[in-house]
Amino acid sequence: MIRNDPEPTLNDDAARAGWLYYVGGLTQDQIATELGVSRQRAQRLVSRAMAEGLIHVRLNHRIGNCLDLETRLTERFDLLRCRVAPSLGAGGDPVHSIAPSAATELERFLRMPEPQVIAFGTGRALRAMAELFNPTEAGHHRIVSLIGNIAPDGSATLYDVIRRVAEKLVAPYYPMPVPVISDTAEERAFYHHLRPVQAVVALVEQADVTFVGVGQMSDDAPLLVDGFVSREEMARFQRKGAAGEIASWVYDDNGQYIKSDRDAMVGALRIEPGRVQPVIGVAGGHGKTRAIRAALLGKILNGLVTDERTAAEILGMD
Amino acid sequence: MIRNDPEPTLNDDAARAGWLYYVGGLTQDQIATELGVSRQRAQRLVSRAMAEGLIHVRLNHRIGNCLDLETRLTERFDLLRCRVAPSLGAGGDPVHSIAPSAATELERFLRMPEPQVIAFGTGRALRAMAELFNPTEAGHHRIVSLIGNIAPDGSATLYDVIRRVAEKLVAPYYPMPVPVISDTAEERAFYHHLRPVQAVVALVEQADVTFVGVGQMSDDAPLLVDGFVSREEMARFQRKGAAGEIASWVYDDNGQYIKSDRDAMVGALRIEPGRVQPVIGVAGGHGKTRAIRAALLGKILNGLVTDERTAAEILGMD
DNA sequence: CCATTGTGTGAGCAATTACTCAGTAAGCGA
DNA sequence: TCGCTTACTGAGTAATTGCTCACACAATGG
Repeated sequence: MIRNDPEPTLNDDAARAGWLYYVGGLTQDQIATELGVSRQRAQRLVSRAMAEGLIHVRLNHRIGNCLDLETRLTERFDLLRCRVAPSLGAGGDPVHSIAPSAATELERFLRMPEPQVIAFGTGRALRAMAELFNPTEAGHHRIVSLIGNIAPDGSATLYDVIRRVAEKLVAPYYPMPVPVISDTAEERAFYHHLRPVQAVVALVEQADVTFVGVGQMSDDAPLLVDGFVSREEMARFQRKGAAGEIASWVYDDNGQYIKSDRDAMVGALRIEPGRVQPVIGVAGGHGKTRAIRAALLGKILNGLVTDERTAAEILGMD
Repeated sequence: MIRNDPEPTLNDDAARAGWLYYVGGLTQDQIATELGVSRQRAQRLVSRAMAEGLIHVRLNHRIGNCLDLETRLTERFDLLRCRVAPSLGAGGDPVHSIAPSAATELERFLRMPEPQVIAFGTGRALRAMAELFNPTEAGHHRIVSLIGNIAPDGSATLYDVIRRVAEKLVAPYYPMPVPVISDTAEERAFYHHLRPVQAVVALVEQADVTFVGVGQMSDDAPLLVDGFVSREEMARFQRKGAAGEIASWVYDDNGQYIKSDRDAMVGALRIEPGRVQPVIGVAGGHGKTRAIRAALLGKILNGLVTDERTAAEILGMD
């Protein structure tokens, strides 16, 4: 993606203003002088830089408490990777605090010189991570999706985590060209016998690292909200003790997958427990603690990026 | 390493406060409440987080790299002004990317309410800048040339950077009415004793800012192409280690001017190293990195407008 | 062609932040 | 224990920032 904007303006100025403000420590008045604009405009540029996500803020200090929680989570659940981000204030959305840490975690893998196959599930936190991470030259990796990219209405743009990541990296990416959820078992079987689909499946199975979101199975479940399960199915799952869901595969409080008629229609690939490569859950928030803990117990996940409060709650459930 | 600090460290609090402030967007009052400290303390924690480098701010934008290069060039060569423009695509002429930034830089000085004396050398990038800059009401400044405006064929229109600038500004301008290069030392001396010439020389010496191009001394040197040095002279310069040329004065890799019989014939004024007023080089391109770097090292220039790629090459030469 | 909508701008003001200062407690050597 | 230094604190205040408003200008549509 080579940009040839003849005019060196727009977000460029915003980025420059933001840089001068946050990195250079100039006052907005000074920036205004520097860029030759009014103070108000400088203010707007700075705030735009923030709003557009041009400015990234990262914490370069492991807060003792978070470090402690990481250690305890790692030991308790035998994790390969664990990141606990400080929570924001009481009303703060945990996604905001988790996403930068998740981005840092992703960058760890992107920096590796050996080509990696990186698989992604879906979810709000994952999406935010995709926006935030800092793209390095990483065209040698391959980006692959766990999730079908054909939404019930036929569109393919609903879950564009991998597209966003691949776009920023200029790396090859492999969406899963199947319906998120098929209408019949035959339809799913048909898709999964297609050669290109099988190629993607093979890639996912050899993925060097997998990033997934974790969904709760309460009445505000993402699966329900997005219309991928009906209210009746949801109730049935809940009666069977559903605790959470990863890539739309539902499991109970011990992290054992729950069998269902729906299994034969699900387009997403199921992550089998006990993988040796990292499978990193990116999720947090009060409603998700049960789902996350169950996935950790069942070894569906062997890595976690979450926030302080959620981490504490997970550990507090023992 | 198990940490047993029951008390959060000072820096822990600072990191947390900084996190809440920059990532969470809380106000310092809210942070104070959150952490249970006074507002003033919250403020101190936030500022400490910055001072200690606990918080990292990065720019997620093309020009982030440029700003970074600007900082590094400024520190490395102790510059007063530095502008690094984003390079255009692979095949792009660096002049196209440099000229707009140079124009912006020029405008900075034109905007000053106090009358400025602005001196110009010559060069392609400078010429492009003259076309691009946005003329403001700036008739109070004076525009003066470093370079003789009498070409070998007697015409006076060859180097019209200053005419173009002055015309757009409706400002008084002072060309240097001497030959670019005289045939004999006597001829040059004659011209330079004329009162009007001395007036221009005096103006140049008090110039508040000087914009110059930078010429390489390889076989495609502008000096050679334009016929201001012969092929033999060029070869002699090259044997003496010529790295570049500014206003047709040739210097070596340390930015020390190289003595030559030609000195007594050169009509242009020589910029002496270590001027306190800004002397801004406007140049870029692979062939010019050596020339630019040498001029920076020798303090002939204390300002630079260049493009991303050239900036990186200059820094990469250390 | 004119009205309308919406995007952007500068001014003014309220909220927020940074700084200075004087007071106080803690550490430390005599 | 006293006196000294050092570091930290809160209060007050100056500086900076963010927000709202009214207006200007350009694009859109009748």
